[in-house]
Amino acid sequence: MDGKERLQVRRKEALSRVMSSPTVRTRFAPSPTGYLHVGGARTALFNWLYARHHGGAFVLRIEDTDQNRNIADGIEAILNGLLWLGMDWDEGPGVDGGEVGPYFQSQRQHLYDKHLEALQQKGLVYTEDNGAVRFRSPGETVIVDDQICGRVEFNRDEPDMTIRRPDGSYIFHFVNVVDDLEMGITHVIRGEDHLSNTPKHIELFEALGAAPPVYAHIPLILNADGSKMSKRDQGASVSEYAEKAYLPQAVVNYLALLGWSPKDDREILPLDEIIARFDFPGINKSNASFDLKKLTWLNAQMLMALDGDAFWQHAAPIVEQAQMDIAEATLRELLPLMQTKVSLASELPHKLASFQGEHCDYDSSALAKLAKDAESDTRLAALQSAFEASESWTEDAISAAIDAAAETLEVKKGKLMFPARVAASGQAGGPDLLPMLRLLGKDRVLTRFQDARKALAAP
RNA sequence: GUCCCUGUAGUGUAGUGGCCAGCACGACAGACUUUCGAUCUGUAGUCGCGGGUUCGAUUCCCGCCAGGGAUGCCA
Repeated sequence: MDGKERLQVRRKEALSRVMSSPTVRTRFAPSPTGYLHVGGARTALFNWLYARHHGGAFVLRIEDTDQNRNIADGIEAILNGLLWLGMDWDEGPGVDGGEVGPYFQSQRQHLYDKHLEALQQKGLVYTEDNGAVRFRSPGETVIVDDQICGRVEFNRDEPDMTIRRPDGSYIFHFVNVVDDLEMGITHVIRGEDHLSNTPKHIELFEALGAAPPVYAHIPLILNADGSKMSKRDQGASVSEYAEKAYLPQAVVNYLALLGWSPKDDREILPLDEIIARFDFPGINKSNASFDLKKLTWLNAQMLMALDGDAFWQHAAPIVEQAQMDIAEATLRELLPLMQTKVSLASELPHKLASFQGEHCDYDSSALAKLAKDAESDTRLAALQSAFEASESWTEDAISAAIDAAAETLEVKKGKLMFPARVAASGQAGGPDLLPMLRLLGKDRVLTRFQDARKALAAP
């Protein structure tokens, strides 16, 4: 089956899903706090995946009712985060149309007023002396039939919840329910921290004369030490991953695997396959710790899987931004050599530093390794004269020169490779030796050999 | 305090009333007569604890413990 056929089969599958569940509507409803949190991104992703899997709609709604918490440009950071990860929304900010807008809570006051009035007429709310409005809880046991947590019973003996403040602004529970109702949200997929709020929401839906949506509460993401991941924590913001040049597809893949499993042993999955396989039964119930090392490994895998062009397009701008003194022609040869040597493209400027300038800095531990071997200077001297004697500077010529030096010294050429690398680049690691030496050029290599021998001679 | 959710190696997960509990990351060790966080091979490490039910439990039930969440005129 070729790509085109597979695409057609997928389209067919998607279509049949649409037919079986024509009305799936999910939403992501962030507050504009100024950045997209990885937990929020994961919640958004699960909603997006569920909608895409079922051929439904993914709605983006901005919960900006609490003016104190909103910071300037907070919305943009969230939208950028979602877009960077590749999540598009069918309705919401920046999208034309949508039958159930506006998509900012700050613009939906009239709807909240309308539903409050309905509750007042039914006598389901009461106003306190100071003007706050409370919802009269029926006080009956509420059953949440959660798609992930199962059937959960709640006894309702808490105080009646406030739904409107004395200043006329509305409380989260109320606006959230009114919006989900008005927007025709069919599936609410959100963090498990909301499970205990759900009976309140169900009561409100019923009071408003509507059937509640299907609920699916997903496990939370914790820090490596098991504590709840919050704003201050390293790696909590999606923008950090963009800045460090993680591939968005790596982040999405990793996030999808946090709490969801395709149930086979595969871990690196293309997005369309994640969409095809994503569903509630694959989601587990226990909280998960965020493992940066595994994400980085995933990124390295995907970096290696990129074809040459894609890798260049990803990596070249990063090197360019570092304003390195490396000719483009050299870079064109160099970058492909580095594709399997880095986990993140953002490591490249540092890794390529030794390709700049006549001289280079010597990594102290690499140098120390050379210094430990009494033969190092002899070997470097032999290499030096072999290189000097070499008329051309092709990889074959360089290889022949190394062979010659090895023969003179009566050692295996392997003994010469590491000293040559350190002397020429100052580093213990890097691209393959022969192309590295070739790209550095004969003169520069010889200069650095002298530098290295001097450094070794120094106490 | 009360209520709710969860508990498979350090981490993410698979799985079953009964073959050596599978995979991946990480760690460690070797190999690749060149480096390497790449690749290959190998090693160590797990069913939270205690009771039951059962011929037999990681799997079912109860208790405990631990972690997380909710109990706001935050979202």
